[in-house]
Amino acid sequence: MAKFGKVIIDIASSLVDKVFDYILPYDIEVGTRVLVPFGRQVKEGYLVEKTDVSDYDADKLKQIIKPIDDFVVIKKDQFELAKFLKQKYNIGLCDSFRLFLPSEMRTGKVKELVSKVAYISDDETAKAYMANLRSTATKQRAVLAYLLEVGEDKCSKINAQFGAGALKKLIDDRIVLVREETVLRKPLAELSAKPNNVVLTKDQQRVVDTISTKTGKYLIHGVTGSGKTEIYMALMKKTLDQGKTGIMLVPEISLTPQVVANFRARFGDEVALMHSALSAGERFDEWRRILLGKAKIVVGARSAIFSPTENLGLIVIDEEHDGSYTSESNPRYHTIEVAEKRAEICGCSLVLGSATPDLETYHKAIVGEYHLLELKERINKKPMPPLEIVDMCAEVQNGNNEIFSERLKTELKNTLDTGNQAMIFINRRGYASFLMCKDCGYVPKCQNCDTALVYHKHDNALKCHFCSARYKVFSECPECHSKNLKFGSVGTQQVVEEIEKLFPGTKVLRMDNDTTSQKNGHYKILSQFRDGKAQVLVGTQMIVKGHDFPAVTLVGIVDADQSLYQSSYTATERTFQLITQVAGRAGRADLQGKIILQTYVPRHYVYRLASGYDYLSFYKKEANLREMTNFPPFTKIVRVLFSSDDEELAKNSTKVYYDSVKDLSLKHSGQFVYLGVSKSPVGRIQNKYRYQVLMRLKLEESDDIITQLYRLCEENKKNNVSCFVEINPQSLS
DNA sequence: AGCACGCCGACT
DNA sequence: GTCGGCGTGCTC
Repeated sequence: MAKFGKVIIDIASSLVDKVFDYILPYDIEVGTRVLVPFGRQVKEGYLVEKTDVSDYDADKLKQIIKPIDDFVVIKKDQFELAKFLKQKYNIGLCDSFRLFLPSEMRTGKVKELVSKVAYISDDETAKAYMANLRSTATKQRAVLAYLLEVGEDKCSKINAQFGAGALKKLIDDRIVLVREETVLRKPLAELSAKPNNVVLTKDQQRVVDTISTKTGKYLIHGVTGSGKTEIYMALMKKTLDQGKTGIMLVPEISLTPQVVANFRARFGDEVALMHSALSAGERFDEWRRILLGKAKIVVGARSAIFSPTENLGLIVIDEEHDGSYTSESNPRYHTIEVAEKRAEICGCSLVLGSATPDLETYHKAIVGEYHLLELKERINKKPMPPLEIVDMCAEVQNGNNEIFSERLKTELKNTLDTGNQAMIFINRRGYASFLMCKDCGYVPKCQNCDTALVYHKHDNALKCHFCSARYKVFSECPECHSKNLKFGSVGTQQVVEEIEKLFPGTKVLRMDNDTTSQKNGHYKILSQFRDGKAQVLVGTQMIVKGHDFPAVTLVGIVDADQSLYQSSYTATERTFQLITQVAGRAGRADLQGKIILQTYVPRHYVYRLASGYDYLSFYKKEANLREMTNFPPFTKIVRVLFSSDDEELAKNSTKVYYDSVKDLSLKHSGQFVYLGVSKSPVGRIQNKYRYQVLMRLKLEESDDIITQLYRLCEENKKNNVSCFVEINPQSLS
């Protein structure tokens, strides 16, 4: 037996991000969480290695107190991945390890759910006991009779049925015994589609065959409705048949319950669900099922890439272009990057799928890093629904200042008259984006952040979407006291009202961040709509994800330009993706669908190409543009943000950092395409002042330079200033 | 991360 | 004279 154990202490600080040697009291498996004395305290840690020698002073060595769990939490391949995460995202090993555990394990609050089951000790004694019962003891008699009949049942159920007293007496008298059973909670149990043994089309079969012939990285580019889910399931089936496990990532489970339902139907209890909306207990139990090998397929959101699967055989990422695959909070990992590494470590295939692949991914496919597989036809052989572009400038010229164009109004009326359903997509939540004084141009701002407030009609308040602060609505301008206030651009609430005004009696559902905050909120709204409880669904981004609504024949995009105006290099790409995804919602079944897109720039190439569903041309045009202007995927953008409640401190730290990066750029001549320093576009959030250094790097030495940029951050570390590095940021706020 | 040690201001 | 501020440094 090895003498010493190397332990990573579970403290998130770079100062203690190293191994500490301990004496092993007895053999403990590598990868187990352990309790260790640390300084004058007791801390949790991870046993990462066992050795027979230690470089540390023998007389200063302490002993591991005990293992925390009776199972390994960090398996070998996960440890490899953790080391990769550490160097790629500049985080500590313990930060990486934390990604692999359900958070409730560290807080120690969640335990396995035990359910008490009552059963009869001995039928004969029970019968005798029953016979001797007083005639008034009807409840006890009923319980006994019931148990004699069914054998056993959950105590909670018996208590609910017969009242709590009877069972307790029987248990006290040892006539009925109780046994504890651990039950693993099963989330979304109600989601079960009928198992349908679909025969794959030739196209689908071709893709499945190609992927299963050779381990590698694949990109399936398939138009919406080309049946990608069936392909994933077929591939997973093959993986299971080989005795291996699989991870299936979807953008957000709550938005794609159908994928889950399909997997559940096909694979039953072998599927585990992993996403943030699970309750702590549910998540822990699912995690345990994966760890124990009881669940072999994990369906989940981005963090499911860290699942403790044994013998991983396949990773699938559906809708790979989706923004939710990049983590917005620390550690800011890119799920696809992580998946690529995990697939490499496990020697398994990685399959990405999308109707509108991320430009970066498609580029990788073009240069041969991924095998590209195309699905050009929809399952039902139907062409994509016609997409009509409405010029809103012309509408305004014709005197229509309303939200809906005449065209959209007419189509909406037709749809409602024929009893079909419509979806109206709008890219903003709240009633209207902001309140503005028509006379002096005053716009209310958040006191803690440099952002305009958003008006929410429902609770009649102005809200900051950056820090969630609420403010009272005013009826006169605080600056010039004018009562001439107006709302800025349109939000979901206003669209709903407009429809109700235009078509009285129409039932309209709204789906956005405000209406989906409770548990399963998405699911509730979507199923109401699906069940025909409303004719129109108005919503933001979240209505566009892979959902089948057979009765939807009209999709209206109210203000398509919204996403175009975001100051990000991906704005055009996002717009194209959005339109294509939204359009895919119309006419999925037998009914012919139609899309009306309203814009003020009808001649923009993104609309021309999106209306023809011409991804390839869009890719070529956009990729060309990015190459000419030195943007990703031909360069890497790095943004280093400093924030502090002391503005001068933030400003100075940024300046110091900028100067050292400047030195670095001289050493790597020609590698910096751009280097600049400025106040962040949103200069203050939650009273922290924000300054940033922005740069664009050529690809050749970018990995090396980024490592050095991280190093410079560590070196310049100061109190009261926080600093974080972001690669290819999606937004610069 | 915590918890100690250590060196300077306003109090019984 | 001492109690306590939080700056710096270490934890196998």
